[in-house]
Amino acid sequence: MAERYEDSYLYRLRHSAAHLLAQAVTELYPGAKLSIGPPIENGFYYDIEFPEPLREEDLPALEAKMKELAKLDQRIERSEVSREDARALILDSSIPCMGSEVAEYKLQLLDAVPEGEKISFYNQQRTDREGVQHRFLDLCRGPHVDSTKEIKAFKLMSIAGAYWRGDVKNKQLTRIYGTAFETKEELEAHLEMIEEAKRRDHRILGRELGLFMFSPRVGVGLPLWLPKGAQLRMTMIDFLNKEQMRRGYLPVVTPHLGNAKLWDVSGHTIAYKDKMFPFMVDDEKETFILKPMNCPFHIEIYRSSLRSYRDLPVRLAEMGTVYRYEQSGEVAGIMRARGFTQDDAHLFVRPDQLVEEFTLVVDLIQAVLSKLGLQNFRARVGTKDPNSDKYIGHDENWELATNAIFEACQAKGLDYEVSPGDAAFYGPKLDIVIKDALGRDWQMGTVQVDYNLPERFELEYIGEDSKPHRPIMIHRAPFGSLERMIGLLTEQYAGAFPFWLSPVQIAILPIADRHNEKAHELFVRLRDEFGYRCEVDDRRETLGKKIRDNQMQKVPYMLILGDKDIEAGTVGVRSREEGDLGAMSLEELVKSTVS
RNA sequence: GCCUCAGUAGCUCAGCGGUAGAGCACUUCAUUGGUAAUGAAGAGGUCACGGGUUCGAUUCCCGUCUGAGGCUCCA
Repeated sequence: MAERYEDSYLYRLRHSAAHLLAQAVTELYPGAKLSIGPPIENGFYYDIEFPEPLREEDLPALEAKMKELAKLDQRIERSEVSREDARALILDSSIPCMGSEVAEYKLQLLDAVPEGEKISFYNQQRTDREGVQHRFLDLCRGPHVDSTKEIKAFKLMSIAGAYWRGDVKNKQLTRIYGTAFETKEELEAHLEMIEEAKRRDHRILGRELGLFMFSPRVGVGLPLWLPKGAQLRMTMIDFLNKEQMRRGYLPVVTPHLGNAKLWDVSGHTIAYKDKMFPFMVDDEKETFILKPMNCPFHIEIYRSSLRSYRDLPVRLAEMGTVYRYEQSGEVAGIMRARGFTQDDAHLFVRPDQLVEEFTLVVDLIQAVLSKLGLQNFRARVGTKDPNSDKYIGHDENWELATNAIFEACQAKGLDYEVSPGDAAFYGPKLDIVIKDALGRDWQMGTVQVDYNLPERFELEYIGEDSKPHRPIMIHRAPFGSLERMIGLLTEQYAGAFPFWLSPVQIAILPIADRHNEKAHELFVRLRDEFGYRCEVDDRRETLGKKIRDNQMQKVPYMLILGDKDIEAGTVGVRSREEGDLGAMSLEELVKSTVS
C-alpha cells in the first residue's frame, strides 16, 4: 500500500519550507503577524498579516532570503511545553517573531488546541558568519525535516487574499503560496507540468477551436456558443437523451422566467436570494424572476394532473438553462458562468422506490462518465452541517434521505467520501468531483434527495389505499452542467475529442481547384449516407497548409483528394493520431477506419 | 464581494514621457500544389474607459470596467 502523503518526507519538507518562508518574512517585515502555514497538495502556504500590503514583486527578495536562511543549516527541533509556557513563549518579545504585537493569531490558535492535547513548538536557529543571530520559533504540531539545509528545491508561486479561519467576517490575510520538492529536477518537472496545463486551458482551446466566446458587450459570465461548440453541445445532449429515454425519462420544456411567488413557496427567494438576478416587476405588480433552478416548473407539471401510485416514478427531464448571479470574483470562464444549462431532471418517487430510483441514477451517471472517458472522479456525499441553520426540513427526513444515498452507492459499488456541510439547503446530495488540468476540483454530476419541496408544494399521489400520499423528489444532473462538462472535457482531451464528440469528424482536402467539385460530392455522400459531420477545406492553399490547419483544429480524419484518387476511386486518409494511412476506398474507410 | 496581478491590431506579444511595431489571421496578386506553414504587396489600433500630473501621456498617478490566480460561495 502506498504511503499517505501526510506521512511522507515530502509533506514534512513542505511544512518546513512554510516555516522557512515565515522566518524570512519575520526578518524582512518586522511586525508581520503569522497565522498558519500548512503543506497542501502541491506545495505549501503561509497566511500572514503584513503591516504594509505585500506585492508580487516582493517575492523574489523573500525567496532569496529563504535560500540564505536554508543554507545556514539550522537544526529544526521540537519541544513540548505546557499551555502556560506556550503562552509565555508566544508573548516573549525577546524571541524574534514573538511578542504581544504579533501574537494575535498564534494566541487564538493556542486557545483552539483541545484540552489534553500536546502543545509543541518547533525551533530553528543559527548564528551566521557575520555573527548575526537568526531564529524562528513557531507553535506547530509538526512534524518537520531535521535541518533547513534539506530545503533546496522550492519556489514562491503567488500571493492571494485569504480570510482568517476561512470566514468572510474576519480580516483578510495575505497568503503566500509556494511549492517545494526533494530535488531541483522534480521542481522543474512540476513547473513544466503547470505550463503544459496552461496550454490546454479550456478558455484558450475554446477560442482556438471555435467552441465559445465571451463578449463584454453581452455581459459577465454569459457565454456565446459558436457553431462548433454548439455542435458539441448537441452531440452531448443527443447522447444523454437516448440514455434517458431508455430509462423512462419524459422530456419537458419550461420557460426561462416565471412568477416569483413560485419561488417563495420553494424557499429560493429567501435561501437563494443573493444568487438570483434582480427581480422584474411588471405593470400589474407581479414579480418575475430569471430561474436559478428548474425544480418549481417541473413541480407544476407534476401537479397538473392527479397522480396514482401506479404512475410513479415520474421522471421529467429538461436541458434547463438557469441564471445565477455569481459574485464577480467567482465567475470562471465556462466552468462557472452566470447563465448555464443543466442536464436536469426531477424524479417523483414513492418512499418504497427511493433507493431503487437513486440506484438507477447512480447507474446512469456511471454510464455517462464511462462514455465520456472520465475515469478519475471522486464521489462525495454532502450531508447536513449540524451547526448551520441554512437548511430546511425535518431531521428524520434528512436522515432517511442520507441513508438512501449511502445504500444506493453501496449497491453500485461506488466508493464515496462524506462531506458534512456540502448538502443543498433542501436535502443531502451525491456529487461527482473531477479535477481539471491544473488539479483544481470541480463539482460535476449531482443527485439530490428532497423531502422538502414536495411538502412545500403539497405534492400528492393517490396510494393503493385510495388516500393521498406524499412523493419524494430526486433532483439529478449527470453532467452537472453542459458548460462545465464541455470545459472539463476540452482540457481532458486537450481539444482532441473522441470521434463521436468531435464537432467536425472528417475534413475533406481537395489538392487543387479542379478537385473541389468531387470533394463536395464526397462531402454530401458522407453526410447524407453515413451521417458524418464533415467539412470541405477548399481554400486556395497548399495541401501542407490545409493539413497543418486541420491538425491544429484536432479534426480526427482528413481525406485528401487529388488526381490520383479521383482516377482510382479512392481517397488519401490521414488520421489525427496516426498520420498518413494511405489511399483507400470509401467503403474501406467507413468499415474499418472511421470510429 | 475581498486580496494580488494584468489590459497595446481579430489572436500571441514587443515598446514605454515626444501621438505606435512584429508574427499569425485578414484582403489583393502570382503560384494549382500529394501528407504539419508557397511568395509578394496591402489593409487593420481614440495603446480598455474616465479624470489628474506635464509644454506634451499609450507610457507616471487616481478611479471605473474587464480578465487571471486565490479566499468566501457554487453546477
